[in-house]
Amino acid sequence: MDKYEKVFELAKRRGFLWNSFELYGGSRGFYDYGPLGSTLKRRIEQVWREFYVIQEGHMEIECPTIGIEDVFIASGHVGGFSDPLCECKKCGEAFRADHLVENVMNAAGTLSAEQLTQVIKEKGITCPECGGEFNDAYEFNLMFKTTIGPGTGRQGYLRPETAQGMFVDFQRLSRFYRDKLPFGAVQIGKSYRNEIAPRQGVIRLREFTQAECEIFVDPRNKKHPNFERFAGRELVLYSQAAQEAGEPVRMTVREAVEKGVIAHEVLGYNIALTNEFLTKVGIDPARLRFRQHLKDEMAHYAIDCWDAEIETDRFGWVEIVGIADRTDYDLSAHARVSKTELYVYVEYDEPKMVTRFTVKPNMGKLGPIFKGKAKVVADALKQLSEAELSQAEIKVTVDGEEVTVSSDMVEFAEETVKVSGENVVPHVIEPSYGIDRIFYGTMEHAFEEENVAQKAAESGLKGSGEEGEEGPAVEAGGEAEGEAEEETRLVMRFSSAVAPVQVAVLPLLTRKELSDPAKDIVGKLREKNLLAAYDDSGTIGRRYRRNDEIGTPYSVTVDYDTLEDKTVTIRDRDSMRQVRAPVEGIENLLYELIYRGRSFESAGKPFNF
RNA sequence: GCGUUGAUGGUCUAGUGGCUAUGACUUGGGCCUUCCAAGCCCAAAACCCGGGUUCGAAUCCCGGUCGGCGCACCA
Repeated sequence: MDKYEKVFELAKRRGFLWNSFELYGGSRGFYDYGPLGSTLKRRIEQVWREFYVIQEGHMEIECPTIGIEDVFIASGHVGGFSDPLCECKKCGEAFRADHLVENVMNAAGTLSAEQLTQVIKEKGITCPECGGEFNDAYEFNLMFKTTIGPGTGRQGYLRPETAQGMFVDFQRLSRFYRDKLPFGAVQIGKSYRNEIAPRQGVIRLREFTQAECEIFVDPRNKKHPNFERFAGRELVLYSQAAQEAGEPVRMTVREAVEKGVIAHEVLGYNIALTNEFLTKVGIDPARLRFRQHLKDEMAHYAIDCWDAEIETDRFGWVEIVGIADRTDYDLSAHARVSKTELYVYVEYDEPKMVTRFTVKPNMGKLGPIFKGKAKVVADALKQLSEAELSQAEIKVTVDGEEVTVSSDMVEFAEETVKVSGENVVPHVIEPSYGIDRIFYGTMEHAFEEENVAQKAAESGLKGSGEEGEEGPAVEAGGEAEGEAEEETRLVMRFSSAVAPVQVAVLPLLTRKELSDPAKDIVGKLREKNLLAAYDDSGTIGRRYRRNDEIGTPYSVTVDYDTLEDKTVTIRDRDSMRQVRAPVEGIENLLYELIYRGRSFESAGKPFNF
């Protein structure tokens, strides 16, 4: 069993992830998040909101998951989000039709399926596997189609990314931010891609969750006002150069930007922010790197693009976040298709005096003479140079025919005007997170199997049989010798920022005198908004293991001493150490342990170490 | 989408053309005055779906679905 299998077995058994529609045999590429899974996922998303919405100030919006066709024509998904496929008649193997044709001609990628079919026929291209003939090529679009409204309705698509919502709402957003760059907006939600062959569990889904942020910046100023916050932070960068060398490099953000490894400060800042976020939700920094897209891999309009990648046991390095400078590509595309200019007016620090040549056709005179054509004549006049306009008889060509305009019908002059700003199409910096992959990453990186006896010795637990210890060691080692060595425990070392259960409250025995005070404690924790679970089933040791498996960071145990002196024990998941602390104020103590980074040892008197 | 391989309680697994289908762990109820899996009593729980062969199919055959792997795909 490899780690993926172990993680998935646990995820299934403990209510993190289930195959969707299992009752009916299931369907590929869809997963349900069970009770603990959806809690963990939601908490990851909540941390993301803390980063992007609260700290960075990029407000969240929510757009429909169904989009109308125009949106995806503009985004390029209708035309480009598909692959031409072609199957062998003999062996059934499917190939990318454009790849087959690449060897015999240039620019194969621009051909339609029909053209590709023709080329394949003409050139007699056969199956590389078996030499068989090919069927006609066809486009496989990765978007789910649907119809909006009854009857033939209107063509709609399930969105393949959340980003378009922020672009389409650009004007509204700009107004909301009082037309001042930079500003950003985020969206967390479902996206859909009709993958040909979803695989690898939750790594490639047909319905998945994205958290995307679009930051609109002035193209002329990609410095970040808060750059110093992360400038000294060291990142593992697998740059283009590093990839050629085959070895990632460690570099501070400042150094990377100064050396031009990362294109500019805004990008550098956002890569560092991603690093911060991923670490916070429990991605192991030793299994995290930032890989720069290679030149041929990057979209043609992008200036620079970096993927956060995590190392997984079965799949190797997996992309979980993409951070790109997409320039003005998206806004310009939507401007073109919607025929609406999308820009922000940026005022200069100082108004500029600009000298320019202006042409003012006199419409009062042009109108009566040229009637309906007056407008095009005027427009043509505006294109002329000073020399051309200086003639007594000005000649312009309109609709292929030459017309003559007398000089009194147009005025022109070189004039100096005050310009206080200009229209700018912002560039977009886009951090795009695949939440499901991050979810799996936190599970795999949190997953650990450890030898209990060894761990107990390390933590100095009483009776753990550690060498050099006196009396008790002998006593405890006696009964379980040898076999106890084999005992392993499964621990999910979730960061307490995301653990789906934060505190377990356990009466030592299932007896009313213990369970009543335990239930009171659960109530107090819940009032403090902590996710607390009550569990009285099975022996205490079994319950500790159960909570280790679901990654509960702290367990509170009520015993008979509680009834005497009003104290309980708090157990730390990772070290298995326990301290004794008063019931009074226990909710505040746990809150500090979980959210304020209070050290466990300071929480009470050592109990078992 | 092609090929290959698999599918038995919640999980992992044994198994054979034949009566009420293993086992372990888990789970639930109870016992237990004391802190790290396997204590005691009791209980619940499974042959992926459809068709065929057969007196009889969980077992053999075909198809489907789902999972693993390889190829292809992954804006």
